[in-house]
Amino acid sequence: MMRKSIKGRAAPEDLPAALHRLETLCRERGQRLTRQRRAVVRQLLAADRALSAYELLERLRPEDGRATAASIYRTLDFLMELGVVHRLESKRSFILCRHPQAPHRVQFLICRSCGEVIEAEDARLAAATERLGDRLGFALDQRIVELTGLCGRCRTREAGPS
Amino acid sequence: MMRKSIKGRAAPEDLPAALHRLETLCRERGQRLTRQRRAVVRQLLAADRALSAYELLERLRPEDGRATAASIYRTLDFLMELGVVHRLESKRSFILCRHPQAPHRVQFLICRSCGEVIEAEDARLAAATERLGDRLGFALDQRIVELTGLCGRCRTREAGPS
DNA sequence: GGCGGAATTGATACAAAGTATCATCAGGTG
DNA sequence: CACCTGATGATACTTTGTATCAATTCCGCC
Repeated sequence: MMRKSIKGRAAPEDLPAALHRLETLCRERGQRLTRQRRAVVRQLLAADRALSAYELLERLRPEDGRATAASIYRTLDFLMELGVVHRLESKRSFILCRHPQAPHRVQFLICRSCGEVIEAEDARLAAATERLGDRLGFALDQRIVELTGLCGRCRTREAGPS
Repeated sequence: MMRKSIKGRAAPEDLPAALHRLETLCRERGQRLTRQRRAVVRQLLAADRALSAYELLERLRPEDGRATAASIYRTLDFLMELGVVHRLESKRSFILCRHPQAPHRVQFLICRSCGEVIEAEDARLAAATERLGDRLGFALDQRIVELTGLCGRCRTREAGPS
């Protein structure tokens, strides 16, 4: 039992769960659930890493030879609006949200060696960003926190060669 | 006396100070101080806002008709390495560093209405990012914090029209 | 002040990322 | 199952960023 999630952090949703969430959100907001929206979620889940819009496009080609960059970007915009997809600004790429449950203030940790992306939800860090916004009189509507470095595994691997 | 810096936040350096800093840093590191490097610093200071690489290129044209995108990007990379220029990932643009004194963990607040960019240096927020990195086993080498919203002035302006 | 040579820039071409426009198609309501 | 609005397709284009190699320039040294 429980073969996934070896890593100790949030287990990825499986495909039915992800699609069901998408469907629910679309209904709630009276938005259409289209073939392409489902396909993008499916591919991002299958990739299990951040993909650029054009990488995503390539992966959609086998099942939908007529997809174009323009529509991929529209679909990604839509999914980001729903909160189902996040954009990694520093990598110009997109990743499936790992905290499906609620609205959230997330932070990303990105390993520059293996490319792993961890989506964190650190309350203290989130609170600190809000305070800073307040202090400087800003009404924030977007908080980008992307921390890049070496993940634990890559760190030991890079240190370790004899 | 003291006519600049009406805004109550860090006064921008003047041009001689900025160029002098650039010169010092180049000497210290045995790097060349070139015409283009000076010109980029001068234009970013004059703009007093974030510029895209191509905006910068246009502004360099009058004084250097042969500058190209490639060399602008190389120069910007160099200046970022020195810590003299920062890149705003979420705006794909570049801005002069406002905290010349030392190595730093900065955060940006960006007004989506007027485009103003404030470079903050909030110790608590910085500490929270470090803790998060530690907690997840990351050796961080880059911290991107970009908070977007409405600045105080734009907020009152947008609220206020009769 | 001029020389030498590595570092920087110039020129060119190209790749990658993202957007605008308008015609066509399809999701979901009745 | 027809309708019609919102989504996608097709196409062309803009913006952003990089690779390569030749020409130039900075700067330590004499």
